[in-house]
Amino acid sequence: MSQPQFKNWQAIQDEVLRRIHAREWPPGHVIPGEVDLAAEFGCARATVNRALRTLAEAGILERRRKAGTRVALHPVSRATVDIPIIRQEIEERGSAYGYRLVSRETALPPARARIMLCPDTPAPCLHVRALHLADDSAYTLEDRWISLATVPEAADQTFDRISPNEWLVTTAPFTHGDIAFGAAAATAEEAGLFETETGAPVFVIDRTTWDHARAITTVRLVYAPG
Amino acid sequence: MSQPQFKNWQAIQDEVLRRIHAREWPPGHVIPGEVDLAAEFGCARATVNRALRTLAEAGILERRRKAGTRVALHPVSRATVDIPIIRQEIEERGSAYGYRLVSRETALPPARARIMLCPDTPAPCLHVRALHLADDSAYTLEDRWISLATVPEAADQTFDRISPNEWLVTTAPFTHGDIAFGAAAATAEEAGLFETETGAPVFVIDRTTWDHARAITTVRLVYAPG
DNA sequence: CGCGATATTATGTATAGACATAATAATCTG
DNA sequence: CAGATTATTATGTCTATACATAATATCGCG
Repeated sequence: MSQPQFKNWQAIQDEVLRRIHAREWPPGHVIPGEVDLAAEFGCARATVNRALRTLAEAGILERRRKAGTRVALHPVSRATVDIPIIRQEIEERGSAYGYRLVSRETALPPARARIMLCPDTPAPCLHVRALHLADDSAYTLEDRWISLATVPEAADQTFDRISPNEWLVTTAPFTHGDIAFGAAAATAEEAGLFETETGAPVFVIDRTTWDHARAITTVRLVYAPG
Repeated sequence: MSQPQFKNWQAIQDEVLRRIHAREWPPGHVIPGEVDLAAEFGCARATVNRALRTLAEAGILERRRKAGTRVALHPVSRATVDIPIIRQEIEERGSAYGYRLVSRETALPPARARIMLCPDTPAPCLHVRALHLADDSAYTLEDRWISLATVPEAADQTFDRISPNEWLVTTAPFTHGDIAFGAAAATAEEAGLFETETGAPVFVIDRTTWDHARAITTVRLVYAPG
């Protein structure tokens, strides 16, 4: 039973995946411990650990100390999405990047932004709206609220040349974020910017980022059709 | 120079992140090698390796053999999105799940699906359209093309009780996938199903999955507004 | 000088052994 | 028997060493 000598952790991962797909280890099944698998595969426990840990990070396995490792009940596929800064996103499409500040003001955020940025007590935040252009036509409208409590330096930025998107990634690094996608109908103003009709479907990204427990910014990106 | 004795790999990761954020190591900068850092931090090289490897997987660092490790030029934020099966997605919202098959036929796929499934020679594929219901109201329309060359068992499935989404995840595991989000205007048929108006903005997910080099399926999920 | 062979080097990974940690199982106690 | 305490156990991690691998740098030769 312990022949083919799996040598590297990827080979072990493949073998584990094979057993899961072959229903030798059905969903919810508790698989043998690392020491047993190491003995069976003829390798060190650290190698098995690496294979199983990677599978757990991918959502295929669920691991708990003492309880052991089991095949995940609900096969969620975990996709990683790269979110570049918008300028880079446009340039990688082979288009010329342009930028235009639409508005900039300090104000109390509306309910939706306030819940994200300052859930306890309302605090003035910086509200910036800016347009990102690809080949001189509107690509994305960035509608952003920045917490001045977390990023007071933002108050000194005019954002007339550099977008808040780009300024923040190089100034206020975040530890974790939250993202949601959706569709919406273009407002009259958005329709004007995007040269389409009011009510046209636009793709929307809502994103909020934190530095540890302190909210940095919440942004809504409205993409032109296409 | 080697004081506080960083003991675990997360502490080392935090210290590396601190230096990056403090601009001690600006973007593009080649940071010291693992052996040097291990000596400075007073730990084993494997511990430094774990810290740096994890940061590289997160897109913060770029590593190449012999060339060394450098801080990534373009700070892309890499978000992981969990994609559960639709039934689970609805049940986790606290709604009752329902399912209805709309249509099922074998046909030559249209251009967009053909490019994904059989780019070389046109081959008949299974075309299934099904509706996922949350509390008896339409939630998602699943419009799927399945490659019969890769998954011939699909031809025997009626899909009148179980959705292709659910059948495939338990039958045809995939090695990698491709996903894109967008917005579209509801067609007349979709508007009827979703009880909205034609042209209303709907959220759309296009997803294709492969088993190694063989395409399994390509699907368009159209979500009801909300 | 150009180009191919070789040496160097930083990361990638494997190993055996050890201790840490968390969560369950077993035991003790009132 | 319920609740608190202790023992057990599987995973999590660190260490030190060794070898593998890939990519660059260097050298030698025509």
